[in-house]
Amino acid sequence: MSANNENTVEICCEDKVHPEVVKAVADKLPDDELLYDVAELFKVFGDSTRVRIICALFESEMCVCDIADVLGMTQSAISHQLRVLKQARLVKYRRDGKTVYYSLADDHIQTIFNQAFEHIME
Amino acid sequence: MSANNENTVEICCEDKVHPEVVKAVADKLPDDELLYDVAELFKVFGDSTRVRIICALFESEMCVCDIADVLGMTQSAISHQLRVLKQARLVKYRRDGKTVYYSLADDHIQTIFNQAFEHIME
DNA sequence: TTATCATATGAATTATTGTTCATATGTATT
DNA sequence: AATACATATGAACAATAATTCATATGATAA
Repeated sequence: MSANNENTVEICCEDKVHPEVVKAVADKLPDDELLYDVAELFKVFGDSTRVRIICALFESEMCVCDIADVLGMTQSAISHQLRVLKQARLVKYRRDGKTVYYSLADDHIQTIFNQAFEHIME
Repeated sequence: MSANNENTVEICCEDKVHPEVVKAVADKLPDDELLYDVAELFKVFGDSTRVRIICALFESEMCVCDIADVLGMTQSAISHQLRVLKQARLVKYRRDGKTVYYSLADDHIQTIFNQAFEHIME
């Protein structure tokens, strides 16, 4: 329907508005793969159930059942979310008889969360 | 269909497995509202387009058009995402004629991202 | 081995969200 | 006023993901 779409690219201006800036930034931008991984990590943090699980684990290692109890959610829901955290290597676990105890995998998590808290409360 | 669901609660065990742990953690856990806000913040970081926008802005303030050019995406897509970042108070902007320049709102963002990079690359 | 408990998981459902397309708004230029 | 350009936005569509339900697995105790 549009009158002319010969060499009309979807992207804004052909004559870039600030070609120097565009070039400089494009050069310095980290690899897409790394940026994708960063987004994936934050995506895991971007759910309130998982945030609450992580914050609970700041206090103590816990079994699935106890986490479900603290959060007032079903065992199934917690187990599904723990799988997500496990796949992201954010939690580790140990088995003791029937019970499985989860804990946080490393300390960056606490640092990242502390910064997030500061950002929100400032 | 289930034989007995009289006082069978959805949540795992009535006799909590570790009542002391449950109580201690429940007491220390921050307010749900705060944890919800944290999740919301991370949700904003949890998209690779927004991550790329933010990382581009680490280098320099940029107009919408240039960001679209650097990321190889449409002006509309970028504009929608900038709105999300704006609503989360993660970016600020200034208008100069027809052009709107965006930049990062504060330094916590860089700190949080640096920690995320470290976590991924360790 | 059978029964029971803690946890894990597949399928289905519902809700959320990123991008596109079309178009509106706002600013400058003629 | 009319045109052109940069940006913003509403609606629609497609994809992703969180929870529930039912059931499977794995471990212990009787």
